[in-house]
Amino acid sequence: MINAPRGTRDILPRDVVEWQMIERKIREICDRFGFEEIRTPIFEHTELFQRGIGENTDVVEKEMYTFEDRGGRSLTLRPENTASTLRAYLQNKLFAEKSLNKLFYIGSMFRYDRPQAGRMREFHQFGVESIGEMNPAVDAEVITLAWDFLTELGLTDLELRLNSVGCPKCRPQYKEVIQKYFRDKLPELCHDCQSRFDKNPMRLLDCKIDSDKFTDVPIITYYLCDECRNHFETLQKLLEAGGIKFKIDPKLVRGLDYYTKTAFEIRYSPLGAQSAVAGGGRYDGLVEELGGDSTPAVGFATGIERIILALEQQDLLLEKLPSIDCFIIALGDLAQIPAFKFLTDLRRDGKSVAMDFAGRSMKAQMKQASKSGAKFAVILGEDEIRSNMVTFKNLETSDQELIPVEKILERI
RNA sequence: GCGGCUUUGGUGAAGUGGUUAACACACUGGAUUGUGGCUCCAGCACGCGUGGGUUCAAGUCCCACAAGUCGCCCCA
Repeated sequence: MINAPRGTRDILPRDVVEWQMIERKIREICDRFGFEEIRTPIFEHTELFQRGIGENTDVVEKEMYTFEDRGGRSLTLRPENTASTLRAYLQNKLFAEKSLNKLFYIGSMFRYDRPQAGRMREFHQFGVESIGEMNPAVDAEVITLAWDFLTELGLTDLELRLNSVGCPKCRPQYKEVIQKYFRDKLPELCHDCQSRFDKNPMRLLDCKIDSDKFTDVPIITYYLCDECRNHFETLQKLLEAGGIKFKIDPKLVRGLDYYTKTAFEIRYSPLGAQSAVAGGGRYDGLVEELGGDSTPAVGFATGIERIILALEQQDLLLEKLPSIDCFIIALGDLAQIPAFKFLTDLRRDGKSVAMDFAGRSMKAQMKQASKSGAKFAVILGEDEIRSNMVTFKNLETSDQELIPVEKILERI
């Protein structure tokens, strides 16, 4: 027996309705918001992610599925889709067609992590990238899309957390402030925090172990440059105008290097450790980092598995409804071929028709017809064949009558 | 990558180291041979995550591995 690799999962017919429902909602809301779908390769040159996500992030350092292909290239299964989307944007010169490109994607991502509910090695994200505009209205549009998407699926008890992580102009000063604050407290910090102190001091803020010990940590909001501060304040006004409630969280620091200014996260806390259902922000330096002209951009991604967990918890998932118009019951060997002909003809006429191929008893086939949800049964046995008629039965009322074969279609 | 817990059929599960692994649901077949429900009857784990070990005897004890799950980490 070979099982699916650890951290992967089959999406079975009984579950697939949920996925289809979510995908339908994604396409519908993206259409309303003016976002267009883009599909990028599942794997890319490893370098794309190293440069895009950041060399010393956890994702790049220890979570990537990297392999060498037969031509000696180092390739990586995409751990997220922002870098790929921007790569495609640059490679295909989408910037030449319009100044603002609004793109969305749905697909598998891969990270080598220890699996848990809501954290798979192959997982699915829906995400959005809005490339080419620095106006905070674009941030607000993207956040609103994320929020409306989740709430229109029916989810409640969501929490939007918002922060600004500054930009290359103001962040260095803030980092110094942080380092100054923590320098003499270094011995009290956890191992991770000590190693992050030099590399990425802002990450000290959202450390779960240490964050409660220090309540007077200097807050980035006070150290933002004028541009970042204005951007942040305008964004808040825009979200308020759109009726979206948020909570400012100065400790929200995202783990991917590319974020600037806006950072946000939507949480559904009953999911425990995997409560982040959506996350994103602005990354004004990333296009340039990937070799393009300096271009501002904002985006987010949501984890579809986590959304499904949340929907399950709130009992919002649909039952799979059978949609069978008619069930054909063939009795005896003689009936098999004409029955198959009816089956095929009716299907070609656009009807959803089923029949049993196991040669079972009438009783068994009736049971099957009943369970299938079909409204009508067409019974074809030796008597019917002799008279070139079929027994047409309404499974809801149990009425049945003998009708000529050519009348079947008009009765269904 | 670290720590805790869990692992019996399609499903939910019972099972003080000792005869043929309970029960329920689901599924399949049947109840005078062409009709759905109910009821009744029958069938349905050669094996208890995998591999070792202890023992006269292991689903029950020990070890290792695997998978799942919770927390950490990370993130969506």
